Amino acid sequence: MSEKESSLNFIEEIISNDLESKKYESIITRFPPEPNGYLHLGHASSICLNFGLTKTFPGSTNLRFDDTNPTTEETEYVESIKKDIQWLGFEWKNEFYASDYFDTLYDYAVKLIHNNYAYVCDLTSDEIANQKGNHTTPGVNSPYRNRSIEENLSLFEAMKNGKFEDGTKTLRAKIDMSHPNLLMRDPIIYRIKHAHHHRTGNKWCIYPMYDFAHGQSDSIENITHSICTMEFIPHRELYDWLIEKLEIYPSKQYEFARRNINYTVTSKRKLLQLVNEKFVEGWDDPRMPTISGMRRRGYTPWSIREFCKRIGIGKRENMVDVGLLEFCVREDLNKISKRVMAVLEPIKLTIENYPEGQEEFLTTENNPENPEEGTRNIPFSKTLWIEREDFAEFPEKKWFRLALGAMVRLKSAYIIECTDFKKDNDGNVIEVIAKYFPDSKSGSDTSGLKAKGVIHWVSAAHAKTAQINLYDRLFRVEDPSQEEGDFKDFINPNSLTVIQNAYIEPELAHAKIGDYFQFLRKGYFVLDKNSSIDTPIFNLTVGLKDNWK
RNA sequence: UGGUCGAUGGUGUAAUGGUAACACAACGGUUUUUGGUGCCGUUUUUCUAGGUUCGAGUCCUAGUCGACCAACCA
Repeated sequence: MSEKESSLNFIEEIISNDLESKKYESIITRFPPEPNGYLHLGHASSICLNFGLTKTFPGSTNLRFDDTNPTTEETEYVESIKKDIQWLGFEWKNEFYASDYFDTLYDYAVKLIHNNYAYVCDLTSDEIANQKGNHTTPGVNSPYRNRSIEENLSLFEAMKNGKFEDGTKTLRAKIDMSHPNLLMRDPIIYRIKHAHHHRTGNKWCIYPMYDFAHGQSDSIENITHSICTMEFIPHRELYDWLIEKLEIYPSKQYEFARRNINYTVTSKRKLLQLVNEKFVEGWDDPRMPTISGMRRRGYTPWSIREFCKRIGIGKRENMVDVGLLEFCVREDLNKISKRVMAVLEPIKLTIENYPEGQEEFLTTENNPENPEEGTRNIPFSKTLWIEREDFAEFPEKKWFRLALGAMVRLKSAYIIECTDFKKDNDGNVIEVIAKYFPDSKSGSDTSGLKAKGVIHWVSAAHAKTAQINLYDRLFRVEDPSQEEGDFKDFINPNSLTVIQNAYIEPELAHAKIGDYFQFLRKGYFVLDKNSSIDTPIFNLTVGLKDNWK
């Protein structure tokens, strides 16, 4: 409720005014994806906006698939879109399809023809383009523009009945070929496509264009506020014109700026290329900015909603820092993730004064941010794995970790002091030797010793192995589509680093998909769907902030 | 080189003619058995030029810069 104090974005402002002035008693919005790709971060903004609006204000939101182009649309996409919206935490009032309205839309077209607002045109695609004119010169009328209403009616019906080949005829709105808005120069509203549609099958061989489907679908559903991105601004004039001539419910279109996020691309066309050309594993590759990719990467629904909330809604060009997204997911994961220990790049640590063959179980907290999550016991023994980078042969100043003669605490265990280390013939450190202080045990420390650093570890005899996928940004430049040449030339070659033999504490053998973990001092990780019983695979969601390096 | 929409710290968003603010980032301090988290603090803002007004980020005019618009895509 304190949310109400925060200021409204410009769309909420409009709605708030519409409600106050009693223009509407409640509102209806819609999220209108085309099922020709997976949902991405850009869609998340639109989803949060459209569904969020009807949480803030009285009303409801429909899910409507804009499926008017049978050649690019598939049910696989429909299913993924529904799953992603639900996973994000939203519920639609009705599930609709533009294709549900094909009969109505056909009748609308007939009505337009009846009233002399549309005609069948025999011009080819090229000819129409040539006669359209451009920004500075007006277009010229099609020679078919003055066909009689009767002829148009029978021709349009013949189009519907499959009497013509693809591309040989179109239905065009009769507006004004010298209109300053190019979209108003007799736009095509129906085209012939002998193609199988994912829902209507082979019933139709003519399909309405976007401009003759979207606004009409809005109207049919009594959408009060039809929200889209700014590239549709020029369409609004046509949107209003068609609704007026058709004399149907006057839905209104409002536009906001699409969000751009640095070091990635959010364009279905480009994402499809990455998938088809195998630059990534698929639509749900954890490097993809798709909802499914982010889910697999370990992002939480809350973090994505929070991100959308924080970047807000605007009308200007923008480039949002991906760092904010990472902040949002850390904020959530810090609260909910279970702390565990895993050693990614191991080096052996031998505790010389710990009895050979002895083991003990030490208590450690599951989540210091939430004591209610309790504790668990972890095995400890003479030989441990620790992180290679936690030992320095030549420590820099302010080095808190292990080095010859230095003391550190093994997390939830004992304080140790490094007494020696071994190298192989190539000069690589292969083992660290330390002594431990038995009275420094975590929770009952009477040693009086102080260790500046704390490091994580796993007991060698008890550890399991795992594969770790370390992810980095997909592109090496902030705005790949702004660069000269192919955006794919700017893919980060190190966007994925695979570690085959990491050591994880035994607890992690029970990890399930959907569990969120913090690998202590490293980052947040989730189990990947390609894991097997023998080799669990963990994906890095995002690293912990690191003030050291 | 026509039309449309925009321009507030490094980034995103507020301020609805009346003290330019919030968040992220950056930097410093503090706490800490995660160099994490938390807490405290610091740096950095109204595109330009005119005008209206007691008062302009906000209104007006002109300019500059940016985005979008000539698919039988959505």
